[in-house]
Amino acid sequence: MNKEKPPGSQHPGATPKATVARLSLYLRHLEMLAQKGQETISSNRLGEALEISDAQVRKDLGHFGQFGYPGIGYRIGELRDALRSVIGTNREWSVALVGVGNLGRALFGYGGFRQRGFVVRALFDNDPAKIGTRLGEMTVRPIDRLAESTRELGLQLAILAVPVDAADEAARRVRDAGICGILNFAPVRLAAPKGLHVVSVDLGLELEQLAFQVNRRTSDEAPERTEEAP
Amino acid sequence: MNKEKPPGSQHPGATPKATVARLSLYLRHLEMLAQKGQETISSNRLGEALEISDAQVRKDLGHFGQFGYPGIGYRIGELRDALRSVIGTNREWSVALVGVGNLGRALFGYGGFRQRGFVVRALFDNDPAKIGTRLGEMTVRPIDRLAESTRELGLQLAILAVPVDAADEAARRVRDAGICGILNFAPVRLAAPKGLHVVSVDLGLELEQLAFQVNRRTSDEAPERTEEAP
DNA sequence: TCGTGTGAAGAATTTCACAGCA
DNA sequence: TGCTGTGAAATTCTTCACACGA
Repeated sequence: MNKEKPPGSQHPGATPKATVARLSLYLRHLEMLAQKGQETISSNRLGEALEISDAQVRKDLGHFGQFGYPGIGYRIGELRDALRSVIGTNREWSVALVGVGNLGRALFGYGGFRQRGFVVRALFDNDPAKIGTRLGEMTVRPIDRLAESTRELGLQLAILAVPVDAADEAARRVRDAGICGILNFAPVRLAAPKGLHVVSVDLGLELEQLAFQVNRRTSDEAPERTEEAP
Repeated sequence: MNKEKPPGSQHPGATPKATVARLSLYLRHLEMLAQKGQETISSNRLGEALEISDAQVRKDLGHFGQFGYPGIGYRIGELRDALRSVIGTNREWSVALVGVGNLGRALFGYGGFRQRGFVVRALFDNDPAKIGTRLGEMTVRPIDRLAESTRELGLQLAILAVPVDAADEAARRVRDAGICGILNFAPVRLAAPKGLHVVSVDLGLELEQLAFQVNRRTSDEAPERTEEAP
């Protein structure tokens, strides 16, 4: 009763999930190299910097075209532009920030979004005490205005920084407003309505993953016997 | 020249990386159920809530013992305690927050850490303008005091919220201070010194992943042909 | 009957290894 | 010679399917 897809390989030609997850890593490193003025890089050295094998790098990039020059490697500017275009950061994205509590305000001030082409164009909250307050150049709007503002401003994505209990309701409103992508910071798996793409970031969960790694020297180097003491 | 491990299966008995990544998801949901007072849950329904197959749930949990009761399912409190113990959140962790800029301050105020047993016990920065300022009950310390404070307070993990250019240097100091786990918010792959466990969170990167998903209805439903023009 | 634990089968992903181009 | 693109092999991860316990 838990079945999703008819068992069978995904349609051939589709990009593996694992590849997609690495795409942004490649792009991030290429942007850095481009800024330093470097012109070309081989799959081997690109992989080295990211702890990915050279073959993996070539295969990943191969899904989107042939960017490499035998004997040379990849031209950095060219590959960067190609990846931007594949990922979608060759244009600007208009983002709604929903929830202006502690975390929301920090995300608003975080430079890393704008730098990659994500521009927060409106702030929303449902707390009357926050509605109408200013944050930088912007005024916090009531969440009931979400749909209206989405049309006005052409909002395309939403950053959800609301308390966990409010998350599902907020996600529904976002979807109803016509936005089809959510970056969710609430520590729940959203009951994502159809047609809504969701990427979740649970900060506490990441810290847990770290704690786990530190607890046991799992996975890492050192095939030293890791028998726990009896 | 890029070889890491002698090809060969990992030592048997090791926990698959993929399983580890799901452990915190299980725990998160169990904590929620426990709070609601529910007593037991089957692998099927636990999986349903997290979009994981029932067999996967059973296999994942099976790596750490036999927690299930045939015909019943899992006792929530019991399984929760077991997972806490496996992950390490059955005890408190003392955390250093390095970098009290915009993001750092928000992370300090974020409740999701403490709730899972991670207590920020000291704040550090290298900006003279910030050193000595107060944040809540705490005073920002110069980063040169990191080692000293680590001994005094028994710091075990560090949250790194410094600018990208400062990240590697800061990571080195954290390692030298005797801390062996970093939650890194700078958008670089840290040149992690040996013995240092790193989990990275790149917020811009997550938003990119979302943009990519929205751009193409990749992976999701709709096996519509996505052939690019030749 | 419901639901776990688990070997075996099946998919997905990664690595190998090598032809071929500059 | 240096390095890409890519089938084939190896490995890792997921699902199937069923014996068995409550």
